[in-house]
Amino acid sequence: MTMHGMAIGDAARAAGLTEDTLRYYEREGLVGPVGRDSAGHRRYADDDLAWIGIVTCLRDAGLGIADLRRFTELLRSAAEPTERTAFLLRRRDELVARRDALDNAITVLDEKIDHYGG
Amino acid sequence: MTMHGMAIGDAARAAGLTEDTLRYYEREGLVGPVGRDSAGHRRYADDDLAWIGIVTCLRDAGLGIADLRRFTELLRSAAEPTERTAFLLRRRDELVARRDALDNAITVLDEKIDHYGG
DNA sequence: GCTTGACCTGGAGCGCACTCCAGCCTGTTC
DNA sequence: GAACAGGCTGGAGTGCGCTCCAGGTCAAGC
Repeated sequence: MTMHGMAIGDAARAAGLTEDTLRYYEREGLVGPVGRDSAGHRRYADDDLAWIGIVTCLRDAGLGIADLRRFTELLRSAAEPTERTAFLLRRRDELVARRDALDNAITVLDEKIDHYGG
Repeated sequence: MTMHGMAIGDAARAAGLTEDTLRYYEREGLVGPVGRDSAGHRRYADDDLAWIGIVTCLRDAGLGIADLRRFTELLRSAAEPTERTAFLLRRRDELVARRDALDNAITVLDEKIDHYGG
């Protein structure tokens, strides 16, 4: 009989993270709490995996653990819509600023590559 | 009589870094070695400040200290042009990848903002 | 000549985001 | 029923990029 959801090893492979990172994210409140089977082992549902995908995407963009915990709380609870939107817009602004910094840096590298006959 | 170059305090203010960070960058070979006055105090020339600007720009984009040390070595020495160009192109690719990750994340945030009636 | 302020060095400490590990439990396989 | 794979917890350790500090030098102002 097939059990519901994925074991942590499979979830980690699917998400491109380690098992330790997945447990760490759960401890920190970025994910879950994830359901358990009769042996106390985690079982990741499709929803969990989808959410882990979002968290990973934002993490890759440089959002910190504390921001992601807040993000998770705000989207899970029926929090003040105003507060939620304000938070999301602030994070968005940060990411846009970071993208601008990246564009600057790429330009600098291009100049150097150019100058040295890349 | 005016001394050549800026003292570390002024350089730090000009660069938007702390004095400790400037000394750290020098220890790590990202900057300088910076000239000294008769008292052994650092004096930052215009060239130093311009270089610090480049380093800061790349640092803000997320390049690590080891990469920046290598960058500094390669641009200072008359290194293999091939090696130098290859290095610069690899870093460039990394930054472009990071920008793509940022674009993804911004899209995710936009969806959430949208969904919650931002 | 004494205080003040800016700077020096070498080295310890810190926050973040993992990462690893000991010691334990459980379900399966032979 | 012994061995093994895979998972569990709590807590310690790691690497990075600073950041802070003790203890000292030096020049200028009073």
